[in-house]
Amino acid sequence: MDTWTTAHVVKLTGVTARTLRHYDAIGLLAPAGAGHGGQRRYGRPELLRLQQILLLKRLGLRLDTIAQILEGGLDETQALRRHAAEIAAEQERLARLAATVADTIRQLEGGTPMAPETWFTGLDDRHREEARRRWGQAVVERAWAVVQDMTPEQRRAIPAEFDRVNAALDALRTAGHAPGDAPVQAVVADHHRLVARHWDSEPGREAYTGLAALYTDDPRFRETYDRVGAGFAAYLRAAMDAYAQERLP
Amino acid sequence: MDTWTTAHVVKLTGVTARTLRHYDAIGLLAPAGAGHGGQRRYGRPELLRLQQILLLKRLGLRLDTIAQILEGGLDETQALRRHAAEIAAEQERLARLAATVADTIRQLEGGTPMAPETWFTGLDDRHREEARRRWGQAVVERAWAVVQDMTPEQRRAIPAEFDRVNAALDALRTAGHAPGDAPVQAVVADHHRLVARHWDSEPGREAYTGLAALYTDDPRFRETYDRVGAGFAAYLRAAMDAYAQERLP
DNA sequence: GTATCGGCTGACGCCGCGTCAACCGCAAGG
DNA sequence: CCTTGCGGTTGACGCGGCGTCAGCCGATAC
Repeated sequence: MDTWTTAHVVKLTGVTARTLRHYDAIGLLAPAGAGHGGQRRYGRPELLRLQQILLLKRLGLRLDTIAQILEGGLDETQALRRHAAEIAAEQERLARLAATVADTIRQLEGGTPMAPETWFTGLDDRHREEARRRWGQAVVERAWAVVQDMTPEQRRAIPAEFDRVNAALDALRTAGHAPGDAPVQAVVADHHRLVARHWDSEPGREAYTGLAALYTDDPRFRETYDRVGAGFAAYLRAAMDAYAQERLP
Repeated sequence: MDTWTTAHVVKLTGVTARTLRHYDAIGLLAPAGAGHGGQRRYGRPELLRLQQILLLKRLGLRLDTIAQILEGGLDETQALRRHAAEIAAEQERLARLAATVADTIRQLEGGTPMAPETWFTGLDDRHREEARRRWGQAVVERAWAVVQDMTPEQRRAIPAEFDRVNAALDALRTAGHAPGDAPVQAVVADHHRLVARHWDSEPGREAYTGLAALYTDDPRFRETYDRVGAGFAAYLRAAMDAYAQERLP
């Protein structure tokens, strides 16, 4: 015989019987014919087609794309080139993601405070869409461009800038200044500008108070900011609230 | 009020209403209560929880993992570290995949012949399982190790080795030798050893004849092998068939 | 006869929602 | 008063590539 049953094909190629039936169901690989009792029988052309299917599948192509290629409706080289581009894009995405995850781990372990601008650091295309609705279109577009243009040195400088502002505020606090006092508010203005620069837009009153709330209510933020000094998170929040109410639209 | 409707939360956070309902349905984030007409109402704790959810989601964590973390049943740092490891593994996989795809494109463009040992080159963990059933356990394990240990120089040398064998066989063919002649069979023995080395196991009769069939029946293989000389693919196949019948178990 | 093997055909499940469809409550405008 | 429209609700299907049942059939071995 030059036909084979499902079990034989399974041993020859390593695919499961379920997969063969699936390929039949979606029209990717039909058996040559049916034997007794509706049993599938595969001939040599089917085996060869299966080999090519498996080859392309190992390269990560989707089954419908493979079908198009095998039907001749799609140029194989062209499809592979496009696929390679997709892989490259995915690699970039993963690289950024890995960096962001690593950053987060460092911050959790008690490194530098988790400043809100890191929310932008790992933004990829998909989340740009999300963030765009969240903070507004222009904000994200420009923040994205800003982060893209930053050198690693500049990125590493971010926590330091916040550290300076935080230290100044804490100094005023220990000196007895209330959150609403003019010198404090002046430093908060710096803070606001700093956030604005990294968000690359002016946080409005709502956004800024929301951020302030996060500082005290989110345990992660509160912990890192309270490390500046006991009660600093609450102080910072009060100062930001006051600033938002008086200065922001 | 310190509660917000769905629409408000949508504007604040950028998630869709559908997503909020989904999170409710899977028990990840329930609204604080229901207002008039069953409308969802979210309070400040829910918003904060949502912020944390979105933060972790941006890092690529699965929703059930996020739920476990927020319930306190899973250590966040630990989960992130494991996640980072998964990302790294996926990056490796993609890197190998990209290399394999690039190889395939080169071969399609008429580069060096597509030798069967390249079937192993891009093997990752998932496909090792597939290949293990296909060619047997030990075969794959050792082939894998072999490819891992190869330097890029060695890898680039693979096509050259096959080229030498092919050239020798073609020389015998143009000299008038039949595929079953002893000198031809001697060179085929080299070919078999070469394949065996790259598969890191002796191809049996069935496997070797299957490979031979591929050389003539798969247009891609036939084309590249016929480039050695017109009709060479058929000649090589006949010689391999004869070898398999006489020498292989 | 019956137990077993090998095959078959549905159908559900995975994951994270997008996208209908069908319905309800409330306010503004005719 | 009715209509229209907005903003919300609850299902349910779909996506990709099968794994994994459940339930049935035909041929073979004991």
